[in-house]
Amino acid sequence: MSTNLPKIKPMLAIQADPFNSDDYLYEIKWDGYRALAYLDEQTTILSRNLLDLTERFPELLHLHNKVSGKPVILDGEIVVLDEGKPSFSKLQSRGKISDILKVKRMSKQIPATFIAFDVLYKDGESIMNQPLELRKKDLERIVEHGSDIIVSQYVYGSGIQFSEAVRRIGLEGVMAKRLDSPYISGKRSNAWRKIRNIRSAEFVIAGWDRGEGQRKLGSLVLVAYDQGQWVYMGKVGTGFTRDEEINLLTILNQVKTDTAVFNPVKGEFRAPVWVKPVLVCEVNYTELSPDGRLRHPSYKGLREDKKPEECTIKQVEK
DNA sequence: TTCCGACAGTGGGGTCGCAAT
DNA sequence: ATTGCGACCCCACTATCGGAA
Repeated sequence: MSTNLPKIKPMLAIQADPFNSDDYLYEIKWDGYRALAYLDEQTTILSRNLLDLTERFPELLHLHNKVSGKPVILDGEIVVLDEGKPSFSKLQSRGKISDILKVKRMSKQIPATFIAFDVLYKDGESIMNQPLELRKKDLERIVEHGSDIIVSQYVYGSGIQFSEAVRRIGLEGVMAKRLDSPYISGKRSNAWRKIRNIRSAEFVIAGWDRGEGQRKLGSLVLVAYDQGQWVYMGKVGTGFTRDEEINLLTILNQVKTDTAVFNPVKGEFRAPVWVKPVLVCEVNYTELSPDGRLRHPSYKGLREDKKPEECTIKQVEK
């Protein structure tokens, strides 16, 4: 970086259910890379772990021309907007510089946008101790909106209604932030709360995979029914306690079989054990990846009231 | 006392780059 | 040329522990 601005670890949030409070503002939880933008004579963008992301996003190299009161540090999210909605997978497929030079690939890429939601330094001085509400006002004042940078908008008080509206649009969730809170670098507190939009569905267990360390059961292999076939939907390896892990293993042992009910892709599993497609479990997830796998899956329990044939791919949202 | 936050450890879906095969 | 692996990104979650509330 050109100046001696300090590297700041971003403030973090705890999870929460939707709530209404006049002490909080609510804004969209953008699905992208968390990033701090250091803007002076040039633009430097650092990731959550203080790694330099600047080279990966050449279209964001001129953010420093869009702000006043430099040197400035902005907190925000790098997103790729695909038909107005952030697309994490399209952001991920953004290559390194060497790939971007290959014009063919570049032409298919959608430019990234920096969505600013906080300002930590202004005129070269920290304003992190000022209340969020004032920092938001500063942010709106110093940033000139453009195709490469926009300021995240927010509403006061009505978090439940806002979450519901955001859920209907199909966005990831909502952030609730206390109006009087200072910016506490690297810390997680209830001054910032993330309210995620969670999906849930039932899947059939088609097998399990070995774990590491203390874990005998690494993950459950999940399938769904589609037109007479079982379709692989991904694995789930969290959400069960150690006791439940033991319990699951004893049940799985009773339905062991030699062949998988689907065509396993080579290299996808460590040491899979296949089972008959008779066990149904409920799994939370955030969305499906482009390959149709569950993103952020977590196990919620066996569903003995559901039949395997009821676990169709149609009941799996998005 | 209860609860919160930090940490470590395990698991998921991805991409990229490099070294071994 | 293919494969495997680690380092990153996004995470969810369990289990512990010490200190704050």
